[in-house]
Amino acid sequence: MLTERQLEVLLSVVHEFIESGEHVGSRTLSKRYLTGRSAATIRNEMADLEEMGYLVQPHASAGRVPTTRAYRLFVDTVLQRRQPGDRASVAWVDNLKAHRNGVEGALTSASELLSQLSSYVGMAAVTQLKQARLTKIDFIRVDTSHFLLLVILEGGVVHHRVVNMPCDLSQEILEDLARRINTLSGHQWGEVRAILQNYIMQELGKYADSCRKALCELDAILEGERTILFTGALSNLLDVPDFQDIGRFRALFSILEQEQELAKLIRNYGVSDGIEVIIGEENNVPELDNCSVVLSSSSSEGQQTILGVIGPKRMNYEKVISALDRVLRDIANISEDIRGERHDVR
Amino acid sequence: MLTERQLEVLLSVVHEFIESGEHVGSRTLSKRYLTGRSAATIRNEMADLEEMGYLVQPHASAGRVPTTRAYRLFVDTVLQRRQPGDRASVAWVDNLKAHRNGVEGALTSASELLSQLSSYVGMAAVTQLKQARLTKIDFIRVDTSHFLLLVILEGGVVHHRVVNMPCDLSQEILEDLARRINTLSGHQWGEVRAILQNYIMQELGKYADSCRKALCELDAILEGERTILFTGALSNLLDVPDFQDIGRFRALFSILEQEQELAKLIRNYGVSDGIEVIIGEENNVPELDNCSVVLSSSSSEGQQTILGVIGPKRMNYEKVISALDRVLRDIANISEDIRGERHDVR
DNA sequence: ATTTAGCACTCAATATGTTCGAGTGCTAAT
DNA sequence: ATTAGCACTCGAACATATTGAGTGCTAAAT
Repeated sequence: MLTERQLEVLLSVVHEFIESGEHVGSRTLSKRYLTGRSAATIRNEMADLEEMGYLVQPHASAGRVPTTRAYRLFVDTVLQRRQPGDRASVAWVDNLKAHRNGVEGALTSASELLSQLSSYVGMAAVTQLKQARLTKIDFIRVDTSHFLLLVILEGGVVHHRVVNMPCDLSQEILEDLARRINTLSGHQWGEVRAILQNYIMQELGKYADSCRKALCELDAILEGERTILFTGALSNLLDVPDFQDIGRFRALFSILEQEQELAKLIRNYGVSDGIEVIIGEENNVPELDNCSVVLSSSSSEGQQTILGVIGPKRMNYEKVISALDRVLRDIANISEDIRGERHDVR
Repeated sequence: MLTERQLEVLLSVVHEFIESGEHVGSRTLSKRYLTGRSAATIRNEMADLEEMGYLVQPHASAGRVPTTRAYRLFVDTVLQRRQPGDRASVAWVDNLKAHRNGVEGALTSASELLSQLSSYVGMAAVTQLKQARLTKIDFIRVDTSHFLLLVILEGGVVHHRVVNMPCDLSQEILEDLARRINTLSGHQWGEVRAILQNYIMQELGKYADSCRKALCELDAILEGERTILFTGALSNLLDVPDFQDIGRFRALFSILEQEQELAKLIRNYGVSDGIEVIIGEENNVPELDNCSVVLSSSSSEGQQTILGVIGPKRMNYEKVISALDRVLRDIANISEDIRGERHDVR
């Protein structure tokens, strides 16, 4: 559909626009990209590309600016050209569990590293799926009417919550309960729950009500599609020219501040295995029209994990993609790091 | 030192400037505040106030703007006029422990409420002092060479960290260790630590090294003046006219993003009992010259807790102070709420 | 001895006009 | 098919009024 040369012109426009942020004119292209052809020739090509919906003019006597469609083509080209060797192993999520600071620690540093390498905003999320395996549950009395509910999942993810306990269960009963549950360590929450419910019905007659309440809280922790998000270095955004305009900055910021919105966005896309790029309006969140999101996800039994970068639509896609590749590779190598670490006593 | 009328003029300037953000001229004051006096009279007073360092002119033919000194006077006046009944009970920190979501939950909602009421940024912090009392410690194996260190302090504050464990301690030893420590529940960390060290030396000969390492991690968690900070609703700042200028916003934002800086600032001031206001340069952090901080702190045995609001120097001090008063009062009433809650089964 | 009206003066903010140059589309020559 | 040339467009940048809110000072009024 596009001739060889049209493609070349188009990619050049995108490239130049990403670098300079200014609309690109035919002369610039003729001098810097397609040195063989004159400005007039390129002008004709650009007019055609505009007709096809790849370019637009901000005003009549201005150069061209790429549309989302153009970015799409550009990004797909970049993704195709990517070294196959760069492709990280598919299920990197399992490796995370081996990280010295647990899944949470690993994701925090991953998001920080992503921010640093990309100079935009790195993010990392874990979605706790229903099949998460239990490591340990504990109930700890805080005062006469409250206790702390503590759940540790495989991989070292810790959830805790204080719950109100209307009736007085003795500490012994709590301990007994915890002990029973913990014999089921390593099983999925679904199984544990069933057994637990049985036990409550049969043996805890008069405490059944309060136990059921606690069970609900547990469900809330585990069944809820609870997504933990880490976003790093928001201040990076203040250096991005596109966000010097306070209005645009606010739009992005308001989304980043309410995790739920972000989580919703991410959840829709975290399906495929490689690297996925969502450009501008493609994300269906009006506030993020000027933004692009680069994502990579992986899932294993209990959890789905997502790493990504969010930045302006006019972002340096090559840089971001290679940053993500790099982090994925690092994660793939974690198990080796750990082996090395044993010799390194601090 | 100031005549009655000078004071009136000065407070009017501050009031008007806080409202409008524009430099205030004599005519405005004559019409809106001191209707009895003419503009010329007020002009003379203002000239005097400028000489005394309470007002400045941004440029020769402009109205006056209050200096930090003027704000100080204004704020002190507001604080004095405050209803004595508004003054919350001094040691509200103890009440926090009774909150249904534990200290952390309480502080999160407090900071959110503060943000909402003040329309600036609310914050809440706990400083873990060395005398914190222990509720429970646990060690949980994550994989062959790592375990999760879990510390629960009085009041339901939970700390956890994954540590690398070079040698293989059996789960039994870990459990035994935890059991021993937990008999000391309710004691201060200092005491626990001493006993623990003794035990390690005497009974755990061959594992001493790895245990000592774990002990260090525990120290890091507990001894470090670890301050947990919660800041709410940063996006509020984007509505504040003073921060429409991206430079000013960035200055504040960079501080808020690195908790340590903020913690340092807070720590210096969290001594007195009532409400304290730090205006502009008084905070000694150059980035925050355009900002003011309103703080209230309370401490009890193990922890010091601080609530506050940070916003522009030109903030609505009355509003912020009453917001803080309101939240303090709410906290004072928590124990009653809890009593009420028992009837409310969800 | 205050207070106030009046006047000349200052200066940021706003509006208005001018120039400049990068960029386009079109046409005619290559 | 390509390109040089030309007229035209329009934003950005700069220069130049215009406006108005505000001051300080002085002299008259209270």
